[in-house]
Amino acid sequence: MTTKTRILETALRQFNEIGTDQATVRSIAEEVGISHGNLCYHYRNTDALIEALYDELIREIDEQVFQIQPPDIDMASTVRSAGITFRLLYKYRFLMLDLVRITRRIGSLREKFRELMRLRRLQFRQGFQALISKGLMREEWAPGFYDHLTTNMLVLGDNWIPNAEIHFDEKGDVVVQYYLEAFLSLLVPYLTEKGLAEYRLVVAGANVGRREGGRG
Amino acid sequence: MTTKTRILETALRQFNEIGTDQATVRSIAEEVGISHGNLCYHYRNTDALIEALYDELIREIDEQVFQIQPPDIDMASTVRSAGITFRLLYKYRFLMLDLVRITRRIGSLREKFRELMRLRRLQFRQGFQALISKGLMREEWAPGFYDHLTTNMLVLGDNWIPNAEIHFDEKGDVVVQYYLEAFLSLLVPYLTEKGLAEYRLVVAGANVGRREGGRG
DNA sequence: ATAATTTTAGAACAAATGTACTAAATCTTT
DNA sequence: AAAGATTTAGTACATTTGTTCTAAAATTAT
Repeated sequence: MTTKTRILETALRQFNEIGTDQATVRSIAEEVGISHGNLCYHYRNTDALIEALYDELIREIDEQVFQIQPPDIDMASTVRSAGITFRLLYKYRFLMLDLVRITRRIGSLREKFRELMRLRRLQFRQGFQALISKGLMREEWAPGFYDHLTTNMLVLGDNWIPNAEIHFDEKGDVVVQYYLEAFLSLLVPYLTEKGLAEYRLVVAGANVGRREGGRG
Repeated sequence: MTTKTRILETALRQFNEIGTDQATVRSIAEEVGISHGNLCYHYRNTDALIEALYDELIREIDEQVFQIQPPDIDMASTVRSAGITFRLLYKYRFLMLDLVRITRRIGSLREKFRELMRLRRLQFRQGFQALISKGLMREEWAPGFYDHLTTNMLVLGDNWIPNAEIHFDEKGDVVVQYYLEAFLSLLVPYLTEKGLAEYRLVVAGANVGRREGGRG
């Protein structure tokens, strides 16, 4: 395995575990087993490492998620996309744990993130439209309502990780699953009966979302 | 005004504006117009300042929000509490912007935050119960569903600020209002007709939440 | 094989920062 | 007014970290 790759892997681990402030070119170099001078030859500083890892994340998301386009969207693909994204974000969780500081320091990353956010907002919109046109999701109750929903889903999608870091002791898949379920439950009130049926089939451990009781 | 107060005020401003990493005992002392030696006499280091400001936040929340107990809970008090909390969090937003790093570094604060989270979760539960018993909110569709709702509201309640910081250019009340509305909209699907009517009265600019269209 | 290029280790430097210390100044109390 | 306590300014030190530089080693190309 190339030195560059080993550096990136170790940097990712250290960033995730001790944060971008505690991980230094020296600490990473030490773990890789090279001199920090050498590390700086490959990556000028920690910011360069962060940018490289961010690009990796985007590449992986592009590869695995952004392929799915409106015609293919159904409940299963929606749930699957969310799951993949959640797991990828978790893999690169240091980015989410430190987003404010990182985007404050690295202006170019801030712009990239904002661009990504705009893109994802659009995709949510299109996704909702697709689900609606397939009779899986209900028409918008009132103008702007699905914008709120989108905002909430975007905020949650970006920020469940910091929350988990602070308030959870567990790590890994348990955590991802916990927040993923909560996240998906946001959709439930807006699904049609048909959508809900599909949703129940798709979401594992699905005692989530039975709705027979309710209605005023 | 006492030196200690002036220090706290300036620290709050600098933390909010440039972050807890860029603000140093020296930069704060300089703005206050005292020597950094003097500042360290009052507050040993920036961590001490952070803790003091956190205690302030908790004091203000206790004072303004935690007074309201279940018997008094209705739609108006719920919306009001949310608004007050959102504005207080925004006042001390550096805490939310840097929560992970802060709680990683200051163990005692981490415990305090987790305790606060547990308390708030309980309060949400009780609030929901109160709203249900008053016929404003519907019974839980399925067991665990309102837990998801609580999780989502807690995550959003803590993390809209980092989101705003990164993706918004505006500052202040505009931002608070934007996220507050989105946050409150989470409740809407679970309100009874009566609850929805009260909600519409209470929430300003309320074209939010009209529901006549929907249902399957 | 030899030259050129890339990679590596290690030293050195500068800047920033928390922390401690000293002595002067100011305020309280008696 | 005098003694004691508190507050303040300024200095000094140790540590950390990013960054640069040099020269050696390893690799690649010719």
